[in-house]
Amino acid sequence: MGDKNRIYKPKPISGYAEWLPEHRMVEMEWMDKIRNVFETYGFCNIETPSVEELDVLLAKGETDKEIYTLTRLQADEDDDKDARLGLHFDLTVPFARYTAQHFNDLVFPFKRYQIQRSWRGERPQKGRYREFYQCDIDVINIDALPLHFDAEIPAIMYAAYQALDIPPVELRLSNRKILIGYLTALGVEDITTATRTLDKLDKIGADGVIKGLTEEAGLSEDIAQKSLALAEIKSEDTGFYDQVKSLGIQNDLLDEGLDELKFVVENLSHLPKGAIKVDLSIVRGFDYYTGTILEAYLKDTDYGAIGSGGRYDDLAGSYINKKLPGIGVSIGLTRLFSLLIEIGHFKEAERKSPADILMVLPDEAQRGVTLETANTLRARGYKVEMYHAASKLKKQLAYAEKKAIPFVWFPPFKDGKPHEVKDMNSGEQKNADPATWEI
RNA sequence: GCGGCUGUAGCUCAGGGGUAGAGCACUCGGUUGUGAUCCGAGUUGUCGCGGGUUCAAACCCCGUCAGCCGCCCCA
Repeated sequence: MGDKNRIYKPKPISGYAEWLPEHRMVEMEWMDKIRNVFETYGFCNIETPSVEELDVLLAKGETDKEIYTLTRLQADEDDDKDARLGLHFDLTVPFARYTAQHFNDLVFPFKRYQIQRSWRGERPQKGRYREFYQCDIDVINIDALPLHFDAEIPAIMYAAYQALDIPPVELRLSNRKILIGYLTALGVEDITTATRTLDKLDKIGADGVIKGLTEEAGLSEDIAQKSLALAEIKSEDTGFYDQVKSLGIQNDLLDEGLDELKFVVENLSHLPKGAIKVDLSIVRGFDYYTGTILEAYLKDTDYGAIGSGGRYDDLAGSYINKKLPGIGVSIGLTRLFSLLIEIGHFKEAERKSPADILMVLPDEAQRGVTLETANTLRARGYKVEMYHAASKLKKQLAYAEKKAIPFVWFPPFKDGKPHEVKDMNSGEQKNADPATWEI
């Protein structure tokens, strides 16, 4: 690298994606649309630092979470300050810390959204990165958070997906109290392993689950079958309620979860048919969830979740001596976006420039008029790119074509002649006045 | 972090121990003010990177990096 005559051939860094301009343009549009939906519901934005103290990140006892730590290259032996910092792995934990820290200055229920990158040191794969954008929306309240939010937040999430031009999305809902209460009633001891196994139902099938429950979670064949029976319950409405009841297991936590989930489903009935599905096998996501949980999927694909979230009753309680229950979801923007690039979803309307108009430079002598024309159009709100040299028109048009700029503007070739504008899609060209022309 | 598969021109890929190919793309031209079609001409690679074996390596071996798949974990 120090050798001037040698080039250092750039190569991708595993798990760190970057897009071409045409894709980045769409990504930014998406962020705007999602932001707009969030604000429509009155949520405000905050941005927190990329780093948090490791004590904050690890407060919920999540062992390592593949957290990246931050150190100086030339850190002194006794300089352990930076070593205590780590890049955040999600936006919910920083949000909880923020809420606790600024407790006295915030209005509750505190509703906020954050669109930032997160980092996880996992093995990259399709749709899975080490650095990725999340669009996170949460609400936290003091002491108690009304259950209505458990319906509002998923509704907002769904609206955000709907604002994007993407294939149909399905929200899968459950409540952690159901599975935990049920397994407790069955006398299951290693609930973590059992729920982890049940969560894989979609992936490994009923046989795989039974095998995992008996071999790894240590359940008897009978208990394993009963556990599976619950996890297999799915419904598009409140039908799950009676199905669970008919299994004949009595447990207070279970009942609480059932009532909550029923309430949530009822309060989401305004969503389009097929938008939500109760799926009692889902449990995953981070450990801090305590009630409602949900995952978003692209329908008819086998891609992983493109968003998820849930209710957490005592996350912020790790940072302040108060009870601050919250609920929130996160849209996995980078994952969703990269999957759609992969399937060629953006092929059509791609532009490689935000410009609406390419301003032709017919002749060096016309540069003044050309510039003036461009500025007139810009003042009227159009995005105008100037062609940089008085090259052959063939070249200038080919440039517009390559960047998919929809209009090409021809200033007068000679004084007194009219302006002309060409629609590159139709090929139609006509006279135009920069002061009045409309797309 | 563990295991597996893959890596040849900008893209999709063929080749397979003796000094690198196709299609598409790209560049230029087909005269005077016009792209996407057509015609003509042309350019393109340290065969991911580093090392080893060999008279000779893109091809064999080792390592490494990257992508993908599975696990783990999760957006």
